[in-house]
Amino acid sequence: MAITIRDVAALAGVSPSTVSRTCKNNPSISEETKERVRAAMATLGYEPNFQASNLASQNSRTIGLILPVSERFIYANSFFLEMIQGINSYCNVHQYTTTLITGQTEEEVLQVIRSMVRTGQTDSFILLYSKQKDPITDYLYSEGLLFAMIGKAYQFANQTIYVDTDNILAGQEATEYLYQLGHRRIGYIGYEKALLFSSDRKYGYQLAHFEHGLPMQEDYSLEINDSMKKMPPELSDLLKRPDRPTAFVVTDDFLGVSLERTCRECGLTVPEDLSIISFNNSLFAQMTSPPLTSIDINSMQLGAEAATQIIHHMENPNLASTKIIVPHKIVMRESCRQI
Amino acid sequence: MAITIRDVAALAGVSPSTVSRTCKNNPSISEETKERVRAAMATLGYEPNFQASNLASQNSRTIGLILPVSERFIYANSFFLEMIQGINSYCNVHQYTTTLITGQTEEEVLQVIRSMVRTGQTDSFILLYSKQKDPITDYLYSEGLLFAMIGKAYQFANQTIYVDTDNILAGQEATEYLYQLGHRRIGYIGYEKALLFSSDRKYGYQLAHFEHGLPMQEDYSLEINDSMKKMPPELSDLLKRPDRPTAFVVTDDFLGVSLERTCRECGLTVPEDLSIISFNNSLFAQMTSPPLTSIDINSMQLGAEAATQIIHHMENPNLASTKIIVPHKIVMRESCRQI
DNA sequence: GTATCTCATGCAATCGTTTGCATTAAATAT
DNA sequence: ATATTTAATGCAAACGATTGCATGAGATAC
Repeated sequence: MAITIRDVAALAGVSPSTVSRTCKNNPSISEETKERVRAAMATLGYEPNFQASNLASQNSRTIGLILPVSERFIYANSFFLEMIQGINSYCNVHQYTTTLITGQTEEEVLQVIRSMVRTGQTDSFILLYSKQKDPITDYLYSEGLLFAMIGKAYQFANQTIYVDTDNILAGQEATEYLYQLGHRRIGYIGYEKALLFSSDRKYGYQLAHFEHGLPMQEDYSLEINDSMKKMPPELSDLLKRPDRPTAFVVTDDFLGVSLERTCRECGLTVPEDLSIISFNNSLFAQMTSPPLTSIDINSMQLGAEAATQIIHHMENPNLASTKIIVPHKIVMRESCRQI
Repeated sequence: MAITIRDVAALAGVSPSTVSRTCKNNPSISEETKERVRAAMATLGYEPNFQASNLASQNSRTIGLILPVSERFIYANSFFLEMIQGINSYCNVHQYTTTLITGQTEEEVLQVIRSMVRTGQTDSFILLYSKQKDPITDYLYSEGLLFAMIGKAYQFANQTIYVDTDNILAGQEATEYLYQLGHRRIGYIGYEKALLFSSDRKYGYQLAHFEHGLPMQEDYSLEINDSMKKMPPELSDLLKRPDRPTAFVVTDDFLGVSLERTCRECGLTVPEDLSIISFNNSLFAQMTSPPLTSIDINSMQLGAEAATQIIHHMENPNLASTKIIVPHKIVMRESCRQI
């Protein structure tokens, strides 16, 4: 059996309550006794029992990390693991733990969340994605659970804690970058509108056009959905037109790589015939050829901020819901050229 | 406050102990009362408090998942998330939870593990990698902690629960596949020997050569280490030689993509000038061009088996340590050709 | 009809903390 | 010197389960 608070109390010659208060650094314990207790803790190597402590204080120092239910390929974006790294690095220091919530279906995920709440296993969550009309998000809202979202809140923004990239700005900057290189026919490839990071980036792309008085060609912009394994035929058609775009803004590296491949199949070379700028700056961007210019969204920091926020809110209830924007930056590689 | 065992007991007209025993399906409770209790649980929506239950029964139904400390790129392999999916799918059903252990340094990870054990937060682990001379593995062994390893045990194999791919066989089959296509000069690219999956695959590669009486050229095989950002210059040199390999076995898709890129830089095309077969069948393999023939190692199942094993061992102490081999299969794409 | 044995259930202690309240001693006020 | 406040600590009751042991009611044996 591990050593308990009573062992420490006995060694220090105080009562268990004094030990407990010392751990919490309660001001009503004198500095001398605290020192004595700390010494005892140190010699015994005491750490309070997690379960007992949580039971007595009616909380769980555990944050549930909710991953999206989705096709394989969403997962391939390494930023989930990076965000988790960021979250954990903060939690490790502050004595919180994280528990991963995944499932093959939304129903399974909901099931797990419900059970975790009922059993008191977790009392707050970080949603690692944001998506419109998501039953899981709806559930969190409707139950009034405490959670932070990585991504943009699409409803109740004022009552939601969220950490996000300024995707509109990022989309605008990406487009602006191409514009500065002389491109005037610029296309966009993204995901379904429900994925806010993607629609925001597209909105930024449109803003940039508007700002420069550039006409927007509706058919320059494509939407890929979750179930498509590859680029749709419209893209090849578009690339074969004489008035094809000379550059593309693409909502993630994954699509960037896909686009490069499509180009190759259509006999176009990057960046000579087509420039590409994408987002996330994942390994994909570095590895492919030519390596992609990509906007780094700082996944680790996104995670760390989310952890900071949620812990802050757990420890200070009825704090106003904050919104945090993590800066991004463009990482230039070889997929864009001056025209 | 959530509903407790007493509420259920009151409604069913029994004592709390009876409710508890009903949950555990204890045979000494009659079927009729069990039914009555179950009905009460259902109407109240009762689920036992996780912390209280664990405290009383002196366990934690929590498995710590230990991720490798490593350079970004190891993470990019989506199989970590896939393994986690597999682990969770089993845990979800069996009322276990998983907690993620990550850190920027080995010291941080050790710290977290130590603390989790001391505080009784976790009593078993799944190590999501295997590596020689790993301080974390050593710690788990030395403390006699219960853990399962995904990958091959490099010591105490008989006392270790592990789940692995038969990497030797996989390496052999990959090489054999190229041999059958007519290749006779086959190279190998892998990681440092400490990473057993890589050295096993290489061993399989050597076995295949031996079997066919093919000479092994020492300089056909390259070792990439964790910190290299790209392929070493030796590779380009090798590719320019007249007696260069006509095919490569490459230890993961990541390196496969790198190799494709190097080829392009050297003016070689895949598969016309060089065939490539790699491992893991990650998204990389599908996305790159040409898409890579790759050996799928079934990451989800690896995870699920590991979870099964560790839970089985927790519930049946002093069971012998099992070793599980999960089958792999080759997925043919466009990176290999008949010679 | 009493003794013995099952079977099903309840009692109460326990797991290791936390925390409101009581207690004591010392310090200050009168 | 007594009354009152303050500071530091301990007592004991939670928190919500689990589980060894006792108990009581039937069933079986003699």
